[in-house]
Amino acid sequence: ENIFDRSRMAPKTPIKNEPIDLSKQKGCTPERNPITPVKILDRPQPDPWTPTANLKILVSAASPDMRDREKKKELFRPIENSEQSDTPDSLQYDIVDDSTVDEFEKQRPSRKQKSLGLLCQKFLARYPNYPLSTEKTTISLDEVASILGVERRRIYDIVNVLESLQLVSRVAKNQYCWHGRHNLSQTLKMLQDAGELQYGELMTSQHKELDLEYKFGERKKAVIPDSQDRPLLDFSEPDCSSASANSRKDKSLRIMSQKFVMLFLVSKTKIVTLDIAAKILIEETQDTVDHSKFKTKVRRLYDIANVLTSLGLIKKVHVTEERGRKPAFKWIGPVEFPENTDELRGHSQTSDPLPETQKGACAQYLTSTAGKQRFTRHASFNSAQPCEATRRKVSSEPNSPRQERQDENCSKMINLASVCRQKIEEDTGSAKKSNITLPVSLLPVPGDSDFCVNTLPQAVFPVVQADVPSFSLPIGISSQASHPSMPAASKTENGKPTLVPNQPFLCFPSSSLFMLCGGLQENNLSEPLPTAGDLGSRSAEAQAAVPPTVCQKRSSQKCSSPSAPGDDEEPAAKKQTLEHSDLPISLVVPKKPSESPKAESSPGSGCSAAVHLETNNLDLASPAAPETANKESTKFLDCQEQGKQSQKKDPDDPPPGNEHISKENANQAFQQQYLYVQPTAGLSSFNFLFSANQAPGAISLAGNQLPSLSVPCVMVPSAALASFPLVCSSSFTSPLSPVPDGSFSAAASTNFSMSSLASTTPVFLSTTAVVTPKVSPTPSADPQQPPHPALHLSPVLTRSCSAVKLDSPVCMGHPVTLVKLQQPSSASLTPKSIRPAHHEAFFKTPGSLGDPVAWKKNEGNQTRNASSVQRRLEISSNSPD
DNA sequence: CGCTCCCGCCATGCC
DNA sequence: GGCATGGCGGGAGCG
Repeated sequence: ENIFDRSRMAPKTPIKNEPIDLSKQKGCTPERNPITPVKILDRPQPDPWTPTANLKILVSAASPDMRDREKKKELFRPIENSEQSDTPDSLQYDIVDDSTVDEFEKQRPSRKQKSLGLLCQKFLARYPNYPLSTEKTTISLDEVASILGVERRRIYDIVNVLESLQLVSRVAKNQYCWHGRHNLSQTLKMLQDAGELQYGELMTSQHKELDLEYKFGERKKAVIPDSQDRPLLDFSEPDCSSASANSRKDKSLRIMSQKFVMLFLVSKTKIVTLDIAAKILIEETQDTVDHSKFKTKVRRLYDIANVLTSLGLIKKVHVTEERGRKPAFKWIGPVEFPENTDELRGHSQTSDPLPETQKGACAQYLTSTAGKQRFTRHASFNSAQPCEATRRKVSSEPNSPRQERQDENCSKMINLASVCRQKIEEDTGSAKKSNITLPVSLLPVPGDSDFCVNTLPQAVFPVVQADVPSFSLPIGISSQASHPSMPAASKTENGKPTLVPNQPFLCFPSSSLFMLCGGLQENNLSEPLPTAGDLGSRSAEAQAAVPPTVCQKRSSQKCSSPSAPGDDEEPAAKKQTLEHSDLPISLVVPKKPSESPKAESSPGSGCSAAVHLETNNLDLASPAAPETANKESTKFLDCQEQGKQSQKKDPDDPPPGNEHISKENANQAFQQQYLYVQPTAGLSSFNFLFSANQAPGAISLAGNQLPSLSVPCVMVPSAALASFPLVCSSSFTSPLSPVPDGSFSAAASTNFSMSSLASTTPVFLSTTAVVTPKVSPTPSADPQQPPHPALHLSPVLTRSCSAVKLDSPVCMGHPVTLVKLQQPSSASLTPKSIRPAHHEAFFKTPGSLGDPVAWKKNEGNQTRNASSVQRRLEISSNSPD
């Protein structure tokens, strides 16, 4: 093994020149390698197995004296190796001479040779920029440190920066997973978006980077108090851990790195001076910048800059200002991030084979993300991330595994989310905006919009596009996930186009998902405020729009359940609610009823529509419903738009509840077609479709009675969703619903708990694939449920929104009917079973359910359905079948 | 002399 | 107490 590694490394490393010393060394000992005989590592190394094992052994053997020398030498070794290419290590070591060594020592490498930048290059040389998706490369800190001959501390510096760009992710204690640059563009995109949010305004207006930056600083202070700390991108996981530990500002280096990169991306000139960057960064963090802090910050920036330079993303330059010449860095990396979604799409849409895993991963990520968002992601996380978690555990994560994991997850999630979104968006075209609360905001991709949706004007978050595929996958998912390679292909295949276009319904893929997640978590948390605030604050501040979204969420929640915890907290949301109202309500009719079926069926399309009811909306909706119906078609778009907006907003809010909104029961109204409701804010992504016909009556849920009802159904975009696992209703547990917990939990993977939100809602679904199959099925899902479908709801509804919660089972692919929850038995689908279903994605309620097919037919709504509510989920695309 | 930034102390958290 | 992380800043190398 060792050999293997080395060979890998060595050859590749371009490494630069040898250290000066080397020359001398060589001189001295020409043939031999300079290598000193043994180098002793300070740290005892444990594993013989590891690649470095040999070294370690040797080292141990070595005398103490040697150590020192060796240490020095160590640096060289790598180089040598590379140069030599493969000299057998062992030999070299054996040979060593002291004398040689000494000389070496004397010559000791100059400081430059020990620079972090150089070290980083060596580090990077060891790993492929674009690793095969399948192969997962794990990085052992100890191993790398010993190989590169540096202290572990230095490796942390490198890894933390790389992690901020998602080139690597922490898997466990001392272990990182190398992802390569597959996701780099996505990550950058996300950062850019996030940066725009944060700094953008300023930037835009201005341009001068510097100046801007300064301004930013100021601005930010004002605006974003909270956010400051948070990493822009969550992936890092900023706080995920949050609760537990925010204490250490953790990962400030990571956060700083992200922010630093953001500054470049936002800057027109692409040049950022260190002092400005330092000021900005400090300001965010603190108001007063004291000199010492400034100096420290600058030091850190140098560290980061060195790594970024090694990555080829920036280069050092000097800017001459009035004050004089100042050190600065110029961004030389990619500026546009076209790729975006490809990969994502592919994956998600694909529905394919991979999908599961990927989806799972995505979902997880998403979930986590959502959770993460500031809060804790706990449950979701845990459940969600089985894979990763497992792995990690295995590896034994070191510290706060959870947190870290979470973080990681988060980041991954984020990535995924973004990816998903992108995909979705692309697919859909409309994309939604944002949903995600992620710290980073994702922007919708402008490009496609098949559908209609426009993006928000502001677009608060840009989505990142990119290829995300890799992201998470790698990590969380096991390998497969990675199909990164596929991206393109898949994309195309799956392509957004497919999805969206055909579908009758709208899908909101990603965004919705995201939102959901967020919301859920929040709910769970029940402390929306804070969280929201944080994230939101940033975003919110940045974006005025945001609020609305929040509102929506909240509103829905509120409506639905007063009790819902979340509600309170978010006053703003409430306010916003108003805004929501607009959106929420609108239902759109699916344009294509007929199509819809197809869509659903069609795998590719994946996303189909989802229907959403939102409680809040309900209120509105109910009345509105009719209107909506009419409008529907029009609305479609509108809704979407709204959704987008809302989504945007969401960002601020974290996650909370938006999704819930969906709960709204718009249903009533819609008869015939499905209505599409857009969720306002948070949900944005989710859409619910209801059959118009059915709804009303059948579903009692619907509106009338319950405004709050939440309908459980949600659609998720297929592809996009795929990734996500699911959503759960918050309440599963909850009281109300009888829901079997299991269902959700099963889903676990994703689970969120939305409970709070519960309000209603929710539910969701995700694509099948995404979901984990494993998960347990949602109970209700089934199609056939008993006839009650609606029933439950109603009652529930009545109770209260919150009560309602329906727990929805989540379904992964399938549409699940929430309703069923109550009846666990019936419904639950197993995941697997579901899958197939997914395609269709519809949920029907009891009545309807019968076949999916029927559904399709029904689109029109069938009578049967009428009674029951139908829900459809979309599923993803893919399908398997 | 000032820019860089290496080095490693030491705090924080989790066992 | 030990270990993994990683914040932090002294102070040295270099141009």
